[in-house]
Amino acid sequence: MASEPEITLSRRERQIMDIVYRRGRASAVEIRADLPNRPSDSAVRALLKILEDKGHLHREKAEGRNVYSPTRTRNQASRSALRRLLKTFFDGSTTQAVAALLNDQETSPSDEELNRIAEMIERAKTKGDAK
Amino acid sequence: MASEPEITLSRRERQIMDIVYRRGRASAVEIRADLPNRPSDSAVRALLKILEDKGHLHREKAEGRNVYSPTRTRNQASRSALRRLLKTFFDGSTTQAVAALLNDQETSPSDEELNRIAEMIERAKTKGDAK
DNA sequence: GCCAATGCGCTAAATTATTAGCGCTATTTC
DNA sequence: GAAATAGCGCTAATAATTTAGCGCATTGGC
Repeated sequence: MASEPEITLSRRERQIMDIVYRRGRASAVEIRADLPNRPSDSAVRALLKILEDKGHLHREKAEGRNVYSPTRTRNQASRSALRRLLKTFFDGSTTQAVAALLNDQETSPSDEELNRIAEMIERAKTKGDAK
Repeated sequence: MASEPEITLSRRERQIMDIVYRRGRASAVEIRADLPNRPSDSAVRALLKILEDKGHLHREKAEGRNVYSPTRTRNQASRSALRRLLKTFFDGSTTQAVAALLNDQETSPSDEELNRIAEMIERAKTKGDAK
C-alpha cells in the first residue's frame, strides 16, 4: 500500500480521475467539459495519455471514440479514499465520520435512509468481527 | 462554494495540508518528517509560506518555533472533503458510503461502536429533517 | 558574552506539469 | 467518393511547482 495514487497525482491528473470515477467511463470530450478552467482539447488528450501510461486509466475504442475508465475499481478507490479521509480528519474513527455525515445538513439522510442504515448496522453486529 | 481548496492545491500543498489537519498543528520540522520523498528543510518552509500567503495556514510563534495550523476548522474541511468523496464515489449517497465503511474490514467498527452509531441514528430520525 | 546549534525565509535554479499548435486519420455527410 | 467534420496524439513551448543554497536571526549552553 506504499504510495496511494491520490497522493501522487498532479492537480489535473486528480481532477480527471475524479471525473472518470464519477462517470464510470468517459470520452475526452466529456472529460474536458467537466474540467475547471477548460483547457484545450489536445491538452486533455495529453493528460489522458499520461494517465494511461501510468496505468491509472484504461483506454478502449467505442463508437469511434476513445473511452476511458479507471483501472482500479470504484470500490477499491473509494475504500482507499475513505481510509485516507478517516485518518486525516477523524483520527481514524469510523464512528466520528458517520456522525459527521449525519450532522451535516447537506449529507444527512432521510428517515427512510436512516432505517436502511440501521438495518445494515444490525446485520454488521458480531458478524464482521469473526476475529 | 466556488473552488474547493482540495481541487486547487498543488501536490505538495495538499500533502502538507493533510499532515497539518491530521496533527491539528505542526512545526516545519514535524511536517517535513511526515512528507514522502522528504524534501529539504528550506523547501518545506517555502511551501509553508505559500500556504500561509494563500490563506490556508495560520502561523504563530510557540516555544521559539513557527507552528502552523489550518485556517479552516477541521470540521469545515472534513465536511467539504466528505461531500466531495460522496459525489465522486457514491453517487452522492450517504447510505452507500456508510455501507462501504461497514463492509471494509479496515474501517468496520467494533460492536460497541456499532451500538453508539445505532444510537446516533435513532437520535437523527425526524430530527434533522425539520425542513 | 561567546560559540554552537537550530530555525528561518529569500532567491535563483531545476524539475514537472500543463498547455496549444499542427498535421494526420477516421468518420460522417451529401 | 469528395468534402467537411471530429477525433487523435506528437512535439515543443510556457507556466507552475518544487527544490536547495545561503546568509541572517534567534536560542541555548557554558
